[in-house]
Amino acid sequence: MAVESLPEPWSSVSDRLRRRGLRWTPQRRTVIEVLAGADGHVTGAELVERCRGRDASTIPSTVYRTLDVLEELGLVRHGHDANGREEFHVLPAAEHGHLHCRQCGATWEIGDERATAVAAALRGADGFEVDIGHVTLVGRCADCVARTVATS
Amino acid sequence: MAVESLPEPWSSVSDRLRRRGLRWTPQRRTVIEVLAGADGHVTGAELVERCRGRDASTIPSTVYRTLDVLEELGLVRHGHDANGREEFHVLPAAEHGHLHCRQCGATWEIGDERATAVAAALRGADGFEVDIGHVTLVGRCADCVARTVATS
DNA sequence: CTCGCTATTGCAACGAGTCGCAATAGTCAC
DNA sequence: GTGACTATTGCGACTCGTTGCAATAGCGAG
Ligand SMILES: [Mn+2]
Ligand SMILES: [Mn+2]
Ligand SMILES: [Zn+2]
Ligand SMILES: [Zn+2]
Repeated sequence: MAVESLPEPWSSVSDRLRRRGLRWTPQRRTVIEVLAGADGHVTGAELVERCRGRDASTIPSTVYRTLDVLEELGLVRHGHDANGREEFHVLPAAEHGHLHCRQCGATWEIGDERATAVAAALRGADGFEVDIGHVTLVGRCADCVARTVATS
Repeated sequence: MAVESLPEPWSSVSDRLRRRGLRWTPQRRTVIEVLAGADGHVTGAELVERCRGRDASTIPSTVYRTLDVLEELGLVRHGHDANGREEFHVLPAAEHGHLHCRQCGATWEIGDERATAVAAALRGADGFEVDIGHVTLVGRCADCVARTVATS
């Protein structure tokens, strides 16, 4: 699929790059095509793998560097999973965080009201504006907590 | 410094290990001595480096595996810094989280009431019990937020 | 179309961990 | 003390990224 025929904001990436004095290269085109076909979250390694599917000569460092510039353009945002590994949120997606239960291993998205409440709690006294989507919060889900209490 | 002369809980580690059918080895002794001399946070790499200072033949995988068993004993807890890299909290230290400002690069500890408020916000509807100390929350500090508003 | 500037690439080395496996060495029972 | 059982170690390979550097190749100007 040609980049020009992709939906916004992907189709205008080449122009946005050139306007900044940056360049439109075949390698970046590959990354864009892969991102346009991804939805929600993708890990860095997955992205590299998918790029290699389209172009076997894909080099990891080039992909990661491209992701860096796309993040500056606001087209993706990176975060970290429960183990600290990178994952990319493909935009425009609603801002959201993740919770992970270390006992049962489940990971799920945090609801919007919940995210707002957390942000408010952190803003509290010192005015810190948290980027709730950057990390995966770890803990135990209600079911696992209940199960443990019952057992002990 | 001999392990036996270290303060609790370090001096009893050998016994606690043996009671579980685990073993007391020179390599583990080295890690314990280093941990007893550390306070607050240490990254995994730092720990390996310090162990190498006492015993040049220290192997990284052995140190990391030792940290795993010490975490099971509750003597250390690992978390992740703003870049997802591991850091270890040496116990017994008060439970606490970290905030990091991506604009000015500062990192600081989160106050106790603040941590409680965040935990409450997350517990909210679905009963998730967050381990606030596991990750470093990223965002912008009040100063940087104010500075940006003024500029724009 | 050609040229020159410099952003970007490929590559190779490195950093932070993790994992499987064969050899080693604690521990406990006698 | 000796021996056996098996937890642990060392090692090498591998994953996920990051970085410096020299060669390549976009892009805008003429
Ligand atoms: Mn973790
Ligand atoms: Mn990050
Ligand atoms: Zn759970
Ligand atoms: Zn700041």
